Amino acid sequence: MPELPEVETLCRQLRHVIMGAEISKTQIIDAKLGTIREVEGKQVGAVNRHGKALAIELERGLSLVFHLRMTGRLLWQNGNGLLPHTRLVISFSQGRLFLIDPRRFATVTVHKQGNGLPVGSDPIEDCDPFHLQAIAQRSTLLVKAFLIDQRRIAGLGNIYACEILYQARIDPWRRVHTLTHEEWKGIGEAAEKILKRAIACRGTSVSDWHDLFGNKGEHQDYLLVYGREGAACSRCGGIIHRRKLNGRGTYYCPTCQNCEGG
DNA sequence: CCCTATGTTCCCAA
DNA sequence: CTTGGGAACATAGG
Repeated sequence: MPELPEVETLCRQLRHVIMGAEISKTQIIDAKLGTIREVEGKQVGAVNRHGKALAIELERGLSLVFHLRMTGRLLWQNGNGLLPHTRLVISFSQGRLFLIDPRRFATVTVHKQGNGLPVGSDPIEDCDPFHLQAIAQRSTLLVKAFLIDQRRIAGLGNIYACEILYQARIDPWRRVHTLTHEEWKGIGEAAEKILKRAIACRGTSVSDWHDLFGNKGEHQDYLLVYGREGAACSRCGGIIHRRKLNGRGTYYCPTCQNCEGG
């Protein structure tokens, strides 16, 4: 279930494996994905990510855009045989790219111009506190809901939003327009630090995330709040809490993050 | 049976 | 127009 660092991991690994290669064949296993036309015989010119979307860019402006949603995975295979829950196979001369997705929420689309990647500022490219504060100015959203809103900032999901707010010592229930410039600076710095470390660790494997080659990431060893309800806060020794915010499980330290009412 | 789940989109109400 | 809630999508695991 990939967020920005996981998709970035796939993006970098895919570049090494398929840059310049030609798609020899595509096989849709799950018809729910729809059809993929005109990509066979095309060469891969670039692999890019924006937010949680991944684009394999081909000749003549064509691109294949993947969104893995909750349980989608991309896996590179040299051998034969289908793995369970395989939805799509893209073959190259040197191997095959599998889209595997038990829950079948993942999507693949073909774009004829542009790379079809979504909008929203990228938290890796743009952690500038002035920018963050500017786009938050007229919003009444709770800060955590704001951080995971893909139209505003593309790429953060529940795990990294919890970690970033903990690191920046911000109450997830704060309204975004009340945050000071210092607080946005803290959020920007925390985001950059956490996302870069997570990418270096090839993502967070708390349940089923595996990289392009089937290996687990290592960033789960660095989580300070996510999934740690009832455990001791590494900073103050207090208890990590979990409460729902807009329907999403939210982990936080009431003491370090100055939450009202604990 | 119950509940949970790292995501997105749609409908509806305030 | 913005926001939040709920459902839907479909499956696995505790």
